[in-house]
Amino acid sequence: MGRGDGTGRIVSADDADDSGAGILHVDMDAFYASVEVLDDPSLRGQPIIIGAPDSRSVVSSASYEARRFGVRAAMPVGQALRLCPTAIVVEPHFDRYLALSAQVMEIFRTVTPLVEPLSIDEAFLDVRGARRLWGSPGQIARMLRARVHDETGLTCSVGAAATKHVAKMASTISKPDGLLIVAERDTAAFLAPRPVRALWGVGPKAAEALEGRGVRTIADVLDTPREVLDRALGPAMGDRVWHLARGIDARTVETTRVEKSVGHEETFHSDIDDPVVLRTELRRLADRVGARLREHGWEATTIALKLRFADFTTVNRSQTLTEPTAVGQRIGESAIELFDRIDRHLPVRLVGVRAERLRATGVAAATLWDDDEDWRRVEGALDDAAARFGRGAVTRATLLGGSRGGGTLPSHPRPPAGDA
DNA sequence: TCTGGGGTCCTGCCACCT
DNA sequence: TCTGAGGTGGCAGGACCC
Repeated sequence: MGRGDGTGRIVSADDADDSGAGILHVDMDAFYASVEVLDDPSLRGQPIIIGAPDSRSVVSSASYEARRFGVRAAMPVGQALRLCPTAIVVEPHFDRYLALSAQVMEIFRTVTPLVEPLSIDEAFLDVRGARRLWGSPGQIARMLRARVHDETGLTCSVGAAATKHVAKMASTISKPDGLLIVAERDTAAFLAPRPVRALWGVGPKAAEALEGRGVRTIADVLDTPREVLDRALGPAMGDRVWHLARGIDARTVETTRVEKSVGHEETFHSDIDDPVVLRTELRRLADRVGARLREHGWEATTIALKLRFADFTTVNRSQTLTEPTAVGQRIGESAIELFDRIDRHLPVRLVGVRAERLRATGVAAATLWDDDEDWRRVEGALDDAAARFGRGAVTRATLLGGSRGGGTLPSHPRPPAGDA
């Protein structure tokens, strides 16, 4: 299976048994921070915090040098700097991270088409069908780590196992810059001593509920009657934990992902009381949400509003529209209706607008302005849509004002679940 | 210490329909 | 006409993940 190398991580020996370990989880090491070091070598070896130098921002990522001081992602930047006063705060460069992420994912796809990007810096790969071409899972994992390093200059950690859940746990334990292989037959022994918190979906609350019943490790879960798990966690989570603790995880590597909602939210630099300002902000967020819907060729049936007050209490309100929409103005009206119904006892810290229950429009959408060039682009988009979906599918164009800077004409709208 | 932003999923409650 | 059971959908809140 694996052994410690003195750094706290556990990695596999070169001759480790990799039988049945055909699912890989690849996780880039301190991705944002590593990209910044790549682009500015003078940062190498320094404690780095990626985040806005703003009193209300939090840490997006931190170099391992900063983590040694206790700096963690999602920690307020101010707190991080108290823990590590010498840390260098670097503002994030998301476009650059996205570009490198795409490059890494492409490397994965040269090995297997079964790649499931999980986030910008990690992915699952199913390499069970790649043995004849590239070798055993262990050999493939080593090759991938070498290629990612050679072609991007970045390091990654890889977990190899029979299931996604165990592969992910293995990559976490092997970090940084490690490889841990858990052969199928070693799964139970690998899982047993780990804390319940290591199970996917078990966060602080669920861990507390389990530990309150004396369930501290995965081995303890095995000894716990199913009804006790259900009572502690609810039936859905109880079921999941019961299965994961036994190494049972039927999830396959999915190459397509279906978005269920899109939204934007923003925390103000200082709390805002003025309803006029808040409504303006809601309209702005609604326009951004509408633009994203149109970019993908989607409409939303439900609009949700999120408000967080100065005392951090948060309320969510949503309403279902009579007609699905991708129009920023309509989304904004709905958000403002919801906003006006809320009893606002305190200044507002954050507002958010989210579009839910998405469906495909079946037509390439465009943002229109009132000049000829844009009309030509829209006509081109409609012709394009008709060619793809058939003339009958082109029922309408989404005509919108404002939001100059949008206007992209997506070439392949990807429909959300159940629609096409 | 003082908590971002983008999401998914689950649960409980309520209204409505059959 | 009234009542109850069961299914379903809308809504609110919360936990969790990266």
